[in-house]
Amino acid sequence: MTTIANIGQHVGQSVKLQGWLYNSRESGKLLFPIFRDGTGTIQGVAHKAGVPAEVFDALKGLTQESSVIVTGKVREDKRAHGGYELDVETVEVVQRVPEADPYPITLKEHGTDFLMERRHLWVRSPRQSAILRIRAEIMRAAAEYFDSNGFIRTDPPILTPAACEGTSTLFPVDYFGDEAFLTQSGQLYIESTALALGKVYSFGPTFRAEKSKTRRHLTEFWMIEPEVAFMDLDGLLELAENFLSHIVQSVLKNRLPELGVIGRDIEKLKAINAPFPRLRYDEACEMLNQAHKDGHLEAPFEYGNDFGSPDETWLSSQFDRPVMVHRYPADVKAFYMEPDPQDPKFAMCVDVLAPEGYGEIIGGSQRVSSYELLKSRIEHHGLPIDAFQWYLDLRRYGSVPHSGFGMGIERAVAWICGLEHVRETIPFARTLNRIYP
RNA sequence: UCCUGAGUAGCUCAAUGGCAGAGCAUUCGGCUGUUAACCGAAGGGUUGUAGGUUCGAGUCCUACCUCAGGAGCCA
Repeated sequence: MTTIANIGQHVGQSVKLQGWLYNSRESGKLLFPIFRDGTGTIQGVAHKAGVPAEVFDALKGLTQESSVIVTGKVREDKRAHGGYELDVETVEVVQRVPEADPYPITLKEHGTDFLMERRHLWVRSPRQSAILRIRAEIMRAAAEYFDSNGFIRTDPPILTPAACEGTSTLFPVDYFGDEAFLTQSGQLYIESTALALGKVYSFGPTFRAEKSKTRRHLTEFWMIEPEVAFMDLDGLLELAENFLSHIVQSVLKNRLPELGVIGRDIEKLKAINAPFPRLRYDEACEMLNQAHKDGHLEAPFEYGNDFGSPDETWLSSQFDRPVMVHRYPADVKAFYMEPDPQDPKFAMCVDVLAPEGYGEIIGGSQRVSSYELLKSRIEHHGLPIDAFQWYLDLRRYGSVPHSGFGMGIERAVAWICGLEHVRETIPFARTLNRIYP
């Protein structure tokens, strides 16, 4: 059995392919069935005079997405899209899609709702398949970066007893009569394993019941989070830029055909190499104020606030590679972030904003290492201190400076693929109004 | 939760308050190099739901439902 992806190694030979009928064009006694097998598509050719009658009859009028096993001779042909054609010799129809109930997704345009209701079929389309292949490469390269740099993968629980951050909305579940929640971040847990193993990362799904309905939000998304003992914010910035560079360059190296299928501008990705530009929060504020004066932003930016979505979009569109904005005001950031020793009004944190207006894909920080400070922060934020005793233990017993970040896989995929919406970056997106299929 | 927009054939969309339309898909016929093939024909409709205004509503008004985009929040 051969695959369409490596059909070029079989020019002049007869090969066997198993797959589906993607589309079919007919011109009298000449048939052009296009097959797909999950690795690509190839056009077949069948002359009525050149194939047995039963082969011609099986292909003539064959319905879209019928499953088939075909044999044929591979031929180079400049007229064909992939450069190769298959002169069909035999065909076995595994299952014929009935005319009375044709495959619903045609090659013409469809609306979002229609496609999302049929996501289980939509993933067959070349564009969606290409995106999922790139997603897989991003996940592989991300894990590879950490695995080959001394990190140990330690995945946190998905069922948790309490809010990790207390801010976002959580999905509650019944845990044998107790209330538990689906995790919204593994960070607190991997701080624990980082102090056990030194350099760790986690990789898994996270859940946020935010009623957000934008092109950047899913209620269930995948996050990869490194956490490193004895690492400060500067070390974290270096880690983030090297990590992202490795991922983008791996995609360019291993998924170039797929980037072509989805029409991604390759030049923009080639520019993604460390080091990345760095901006203090203050400097970013000045840029935003200037942008407002110049009429690029509607709302004036109020110093001291966190950036809004339009702010991030504008900032990130000013650079040809991800920009790392660091040292935000501590008041607008999470309780576990270490204050800047130079000026405790600022937090030792970083947001990495992807270029081309994609906004935040990474958020990270150096963590509070002082027991007393962390305890007062938890109390100040009105969080249940009992639920955080285990977390405070990390500061009781051999506390060290440590840092980590989280990257949302779907946002990274959306950026690297140049997509309009994150719903296409995951096989089955979970959004505010959709949990089917 | 709030703001904005859209619901008409299986799909994508038209239709000044006055006969419900096209392309694609499906069916039938034609075509020996098609590239979302093309050409001819046929079938296909409770215009999201419930009220209201009007001689007359897909179109105007009210409520609701569904979807989409955005804000806040976030990765």
